[in-house]
Amino acid sequence: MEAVLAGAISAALTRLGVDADLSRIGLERPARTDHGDWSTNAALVHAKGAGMAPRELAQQLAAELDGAGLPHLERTEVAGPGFVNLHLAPSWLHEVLAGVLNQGAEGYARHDVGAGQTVSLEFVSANPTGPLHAGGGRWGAFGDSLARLFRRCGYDTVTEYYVNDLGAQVLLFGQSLLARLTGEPVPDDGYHGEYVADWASELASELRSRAGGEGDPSLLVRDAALNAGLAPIPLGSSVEARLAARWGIERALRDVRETLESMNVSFSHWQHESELAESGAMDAVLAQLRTAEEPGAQDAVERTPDISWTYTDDGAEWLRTTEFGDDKDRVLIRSGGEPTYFLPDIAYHDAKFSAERFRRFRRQDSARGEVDDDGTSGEVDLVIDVLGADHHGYVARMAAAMQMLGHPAESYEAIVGQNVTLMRDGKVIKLSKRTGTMVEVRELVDAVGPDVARFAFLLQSIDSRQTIDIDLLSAQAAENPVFYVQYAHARIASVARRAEADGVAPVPPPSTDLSPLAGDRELALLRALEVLPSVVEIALRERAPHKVTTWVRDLAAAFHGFYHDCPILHSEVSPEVRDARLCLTEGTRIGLAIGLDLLGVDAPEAM
RNA sequence: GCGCUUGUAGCUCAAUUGGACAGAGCAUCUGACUACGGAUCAGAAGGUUCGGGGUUCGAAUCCCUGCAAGCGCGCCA
Repeated sequence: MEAVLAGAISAALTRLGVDADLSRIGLERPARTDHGDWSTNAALVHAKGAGMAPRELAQQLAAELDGAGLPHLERTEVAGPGFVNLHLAPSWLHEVLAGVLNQGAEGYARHDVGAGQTVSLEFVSANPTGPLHAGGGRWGAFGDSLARLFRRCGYDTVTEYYVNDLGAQVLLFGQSLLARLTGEPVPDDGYHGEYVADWASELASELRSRAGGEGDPSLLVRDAALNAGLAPIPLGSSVEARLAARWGIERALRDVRETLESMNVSFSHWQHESELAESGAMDAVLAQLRTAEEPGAQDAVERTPDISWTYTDDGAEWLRTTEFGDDKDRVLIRSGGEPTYFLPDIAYHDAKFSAERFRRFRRQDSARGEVDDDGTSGEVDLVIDVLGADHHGYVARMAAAMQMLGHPAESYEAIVGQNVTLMRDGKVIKLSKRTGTMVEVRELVDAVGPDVARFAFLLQSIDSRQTIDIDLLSAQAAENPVFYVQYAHARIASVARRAEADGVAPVPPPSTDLSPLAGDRELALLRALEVLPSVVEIALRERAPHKVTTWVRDLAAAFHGFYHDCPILHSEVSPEVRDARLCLTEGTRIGLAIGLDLLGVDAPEAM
């Protein structure tokens, strides 16, 4: 419909002798229904160029449209400063509903804008040194829903979690675990949380049972370490600490994975930094960066052939990230010869562009039946990082490095979200490694359930800071908006069961005539249903899954209003009206199912 | 100090990216069907969109400026 109207407007302008500037013409659904079903500002935009008063041009445009014989168009009107409002007959909404029913939850609001394009999405990637905290929950919900939006819009999509298992933090974590195990003091800058002690005793009992019973944990850990062959973990510390670290990483990852899965968040691939290091990817990338003549050198940047993207200063090797707009150049290799965090991360991001690697993960997803594998070629088109605000200073340098390696500027994108705080009973719990006081996502999920938790994370824009009070959320659990939406779905399921029992299950059009759907509540519900495709498109374009949350609440509200005022199966309702309403009900169920699926929230048959 | 993000009803947040009278939920007050599920519906009240300038047919949205908050500004990750 939108395309038909846009074409008609542009044609009408041409007939009026106006140079139509399509990019500036807005065609939108007005907020107020008395402003029509669609509205355009075309006359306002073009009045100056046409040398006419806006309202005068609007009058002529309206007359042209009236005479154009557009389907469903009932009347036009000029309003306000020069808007042209288009009032359509309900039949256009009936057509929309017929489409919804025919396409079903699989097909409705599905786009092909991304067909043939590949997207890699990385999110959460919290250090594997403890349970998942607030940010992890938010980025998990956000990233996973964004991936679902990409898939619904036709993009080939892979999701990744980066496991940073080599750095100094991991070593400290191992040392902290070891200290708890042996009863020595935890290092000052180590991990002091309760969970470290808990996990240490888990490790101890694991070692004991492996040793066949009793034993001094500190001696056992030494034996285990010596037998474990820990060479691949170059941490530069005692073998015991390294063993503890390796065990601890897996323990933490298991915890993180469980928590995320409980929120319906999963990943195509968990990329360990250590595996990347062993593959030699770091060396290859470094060699490439040292040669400025790789195709990565952008035309826009003037360079002489003998200059490298790196240089040495103060004994360290630097990357010229300022060439691509960074504040300062960044160290790749410390003067001591050790790489910084930056270098392996560059190697990782470069690897994410690999089509082979991408396809490998896609095949794994397909094997799990999550997505189809239709094959891809060339580089991955878009690599996205979802980052917390505390990492925003990092994106300029990564964007620079990617361009140096030949990846177009627009193929790397960082989405920066504001931080989240989980609170307990109105008190902010400062996330602190030192004191170990914090609130875990697991605690949130345990307290309110996965749907409430996930919905809460997706309730607002990623740009706004978020505080979630576990106690407040628990106390208000019954009033939570997610139940309002789920209730609508359950109600519909209940109606369907009843209709089935009565032997009046709905038959989709054309067998059923939808024209009885003409009341205010029915039309409002149809209108809400109609906008879903554009909501999906906008939510993806703006990287804003919360728009789906807002929409699904709107749809539920429209349904509850309809349900309240419009009896469906009551005996006094005529069969024609009953059947049409059953169709509307089923269409609404489809819309709710799509929305809730995008949000990763359950759509229950009963509550 | 510089940079990024943000500032909207008492509270938590939306607002089709420049559109028409700024909308929801919670909290407060008042009502509703002997009911296809009341976890619902209707209504009331609540606003100088942080302040001040500017741009234009039109600004919560764009520009300038001031104020306030979060984050960042390491040869840490």
